[in-house]
Amino acid sequence: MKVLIIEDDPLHRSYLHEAVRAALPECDTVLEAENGHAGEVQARQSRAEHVVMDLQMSERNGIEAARTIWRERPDTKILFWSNYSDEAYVRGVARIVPEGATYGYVLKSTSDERLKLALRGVFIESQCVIDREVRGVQQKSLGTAHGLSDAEYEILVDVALGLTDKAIAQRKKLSLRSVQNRLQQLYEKLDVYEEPGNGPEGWYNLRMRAVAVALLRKVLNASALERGERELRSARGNEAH
Amino acid sequence: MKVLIIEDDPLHRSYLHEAVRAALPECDTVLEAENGHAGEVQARQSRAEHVVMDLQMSERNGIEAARTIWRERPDTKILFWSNYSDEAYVRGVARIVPEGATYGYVLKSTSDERLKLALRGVFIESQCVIDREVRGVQQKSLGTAHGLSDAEYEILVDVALGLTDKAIAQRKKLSLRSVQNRLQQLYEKLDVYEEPGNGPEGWYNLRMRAVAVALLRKVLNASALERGERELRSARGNEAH
DNA sequence: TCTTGTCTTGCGGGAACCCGCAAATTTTGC
DNA sequence: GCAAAATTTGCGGGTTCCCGCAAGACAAGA
Repeated sequence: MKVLIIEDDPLHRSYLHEAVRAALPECDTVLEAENGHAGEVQARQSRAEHVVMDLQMSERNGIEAARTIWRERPDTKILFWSNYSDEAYVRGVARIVPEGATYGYVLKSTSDERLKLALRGVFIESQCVIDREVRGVQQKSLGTAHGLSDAEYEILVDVALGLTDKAIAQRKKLSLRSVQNRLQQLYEKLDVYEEPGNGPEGWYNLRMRAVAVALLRKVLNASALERGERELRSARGNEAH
Repeated sequence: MKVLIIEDDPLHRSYLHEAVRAALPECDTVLEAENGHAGEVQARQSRAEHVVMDLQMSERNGIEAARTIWRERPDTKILFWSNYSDEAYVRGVARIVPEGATYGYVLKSTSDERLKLALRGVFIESQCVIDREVRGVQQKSLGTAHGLSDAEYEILVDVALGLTDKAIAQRKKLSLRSVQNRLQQLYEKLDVYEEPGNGPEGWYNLRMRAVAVALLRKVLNASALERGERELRSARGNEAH
């Protein structure tokens, strides 16, 4: 049995190495990669079917890497080990996990014990192991309360990238008014409308404010933006305008 | 000699502890705190004059903590040890270091050797030790090329928080048109104007796009936004409107 | 003092945004 | 298959944003 570790912080990498050694005596080789890109290459070459990886990495982030790994071998078992339970990350992971794949999501702040349990659970027992805190975010992000639908989330990203309503309409093949409708839903859900009587009426630019709130609440984060920007650029290229 | 370590990742904390022990034999006590808030309390109680801290922490981030520590004892020597050299962090630190204080800024990716040198340099020799990469960002952020002036940066934050032009004008005690002028400078510097002939003219909402670009280039980041939001709220409170 | 440069302010207009209203269309549930 | 519910679309308007133009305000320097 082979395990591939993808993590850019050397300290955390060696800690993971230890944990894998301790939790999985049946594992004979442990491979390491120090960023998402190297990780993809390693996974391809070594045919490792067990991967534990960080989400936030400089060269290429974990979500990207996981996606290509899963695209090539959808039965790979991946344990995500992240510092954050930002909604944007959780949503990002949920978005790419293929049908029936087994994976896990634990926070770096969990105990050694829980990490080892997760390693065995995901790699040996083929269970999906997801930390409580993360699960909480997941619920919230799907629940109706102030969770955004996929459609709303996508529009949020487009807006955050700085596209105009017209541009979004074109991209999403919708009418201008539909885009604006979705925007209004977004404003509603993100609770952007100011309570009356708190200063002059026009304090906020709703469009900007919605993005600010999303960033503050971690519904959106920098890496989600980067992903969006990349998609935008490639889409723009394909248009052959 | 006492040294206080403020860092929320336990692995990094113990690594720092080791490094301090090894680099500073003259140090007799090493204290630890696991977030910015606890760090401030520890600093006050222990009267430690030597602090090494992380910048990105959950409970209270390093910049906040450093500011209150320096406010109470401006001669404290602080070594910042961070994962990132985001312009927003570098600018944030530069913004709070008091006149004549000695401090350092090294990245977590530097070698053990350099970290130890920095520890001795800052704590023993009272030098300012700043990593090359960070220095690069510092230059850039001050240089005219695409560095923002303080005025522009502040407006950028206000816009990113979602304030309208009018609200900003009021806040900054400027006329509406002046605010818009500064915005135009911002658009210019962030290079938001699209090259003609690349799709329809009106692809971008300049206001949003400027913020998106700033985020992508790390001129702005989530923690800068949070800081801005907090200031905004307190200012709003004081207005007694 | 007069010039030169930078910064601020006012005016005006075109474009984009925000949104209520209502008809057309699609989706959902039985 | 049909009615209810949810989405999409068009129209119209009020508001804000973006910015060219030009007139004051202020500082530095010949």
